[in-house]
Amino acid sequence: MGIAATTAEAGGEALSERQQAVLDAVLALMVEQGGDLTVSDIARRAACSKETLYKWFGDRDGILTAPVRWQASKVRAGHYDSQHLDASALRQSLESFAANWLAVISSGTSVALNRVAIGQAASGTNDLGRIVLANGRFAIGERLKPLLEAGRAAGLLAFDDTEVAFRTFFGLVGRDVQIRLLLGDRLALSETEIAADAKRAAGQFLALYGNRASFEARLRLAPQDEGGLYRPPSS
Amino acid sequence: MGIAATTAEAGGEALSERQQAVLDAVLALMVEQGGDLTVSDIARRAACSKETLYKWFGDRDGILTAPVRWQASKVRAGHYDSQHLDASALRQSLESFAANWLAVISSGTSVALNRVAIGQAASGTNDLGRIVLANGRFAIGERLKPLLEAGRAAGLLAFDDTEVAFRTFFGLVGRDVQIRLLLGDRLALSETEIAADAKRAAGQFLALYGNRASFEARLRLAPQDEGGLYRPPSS
DNA sequence: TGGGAACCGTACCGTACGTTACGGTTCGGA
DNA sequence: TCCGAACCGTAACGTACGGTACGGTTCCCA
Repeated sequence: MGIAATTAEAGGEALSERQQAVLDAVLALMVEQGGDLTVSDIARRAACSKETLYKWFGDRDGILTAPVRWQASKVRAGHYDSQHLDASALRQSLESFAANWLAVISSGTSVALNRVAIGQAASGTNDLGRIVLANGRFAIGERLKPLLEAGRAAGLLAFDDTEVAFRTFFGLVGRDVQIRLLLGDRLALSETEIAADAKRAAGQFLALYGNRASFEARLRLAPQDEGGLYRPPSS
Repeated sequence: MGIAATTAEAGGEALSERQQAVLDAVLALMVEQGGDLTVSDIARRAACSKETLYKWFGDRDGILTAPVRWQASKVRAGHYDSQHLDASALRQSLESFAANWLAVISSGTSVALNRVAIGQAASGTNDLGRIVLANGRFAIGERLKPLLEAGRAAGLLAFDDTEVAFRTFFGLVGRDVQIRLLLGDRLALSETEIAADAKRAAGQFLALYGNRASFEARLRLAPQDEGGLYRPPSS
């Protein structure tokens, strides 16, 4: 930090092709080796000189934080359209959100980036923590809330506080996944597991916030494949 | 790690009074200054010599991990008795679990300890990650599951997989609290906020896993103070 | 009162690593 | 063809910090 960088990441303008390749190398190194990177390691891996690294990113902190900022800038995804929203489309969108989010937080790059940000948050001066939060937790919140409110407007959901509803959804989706991965627990989420988890989370969310009519319909159906819904004791 | 420590933390025997005081100092330093501690810092703060620190804990890694192990060893709490379990007692126990867990993860020491463990998990050799997980996430799981199963045995809860049910509870309680704190978000949870969150989480969990009779009773009541339950549109 | 163990505070050593400097190469434009 | 900018690889510098050594003080016990 400190001294302003010369070229990149200062105003947040576009990075050159080469610079992006370097950041990719840094990221790959973070993923496979952890946070204790030496600048020489990075230079060797990226096949560029240390002088260039310092010229581009200022100092070691800049070199390590650049990939975080860069990845964060790529998170932006398309908003979901809230037209023609019926119960099925709502459920589908919720599942899609959940699956997407699970895929993100369980990816190696996300884990590595969050570790770097947490390490930096520990060392007094924050920045990365705010950036990661803004582009993770809060970004998905701002993207999901319109869907929730559209669902409410369509009479499919019922809640007072959108923030509370979103945080519940967040908890139902993420559960213990992120903290376990951050702490080094092996936890390989396959494509199908993510899909199943997303389905369960969406179902539980709808059970909590769906309107009574649709919920009672689901009660009568008593589906077997979604956790958390009551079914009559089989005994 | 590496070379076995001489006195403390080797077999996990009791630490002397003085040693505990030193670990308290390390912990306090972690909380207020973050993870980038020098051994000299610690020695100055703990008012002891570096020589003693190395003698007791082996090397820098031992010095930093000792307080984590020590705190972890203190987490053990009494099991909840599952006798005389009715709906009210179950709800009370769930709320108690939730409030306790929220208080733990939002405490400064927990945040600092988790940051240290995450930083160490990033640097190849794990250990702390496993310890923190074993004494946090998994310990509470093992303590809560008997309660859940007792509730099921009493006909108050319905679920197939205890693990799935627990993870749902975990998600409903923690939501985004831990990751936000780890990333440096200011998020002061007051006593009353924790109590309210615990109540909401327990209510949502019971709405998902409670049996139909009690759930329908709560539907008719349409309580105002618990998030996530449907109430008829006031319009 | 003497002796030894434990420990504090400080000084010291060696090294790893952040940062800078420099010679050599590539490449695009006049 | 020449020039300069950008960059690579390597070497050099300075320092911070992990780890050790040592003299001085306290305290326990014979």
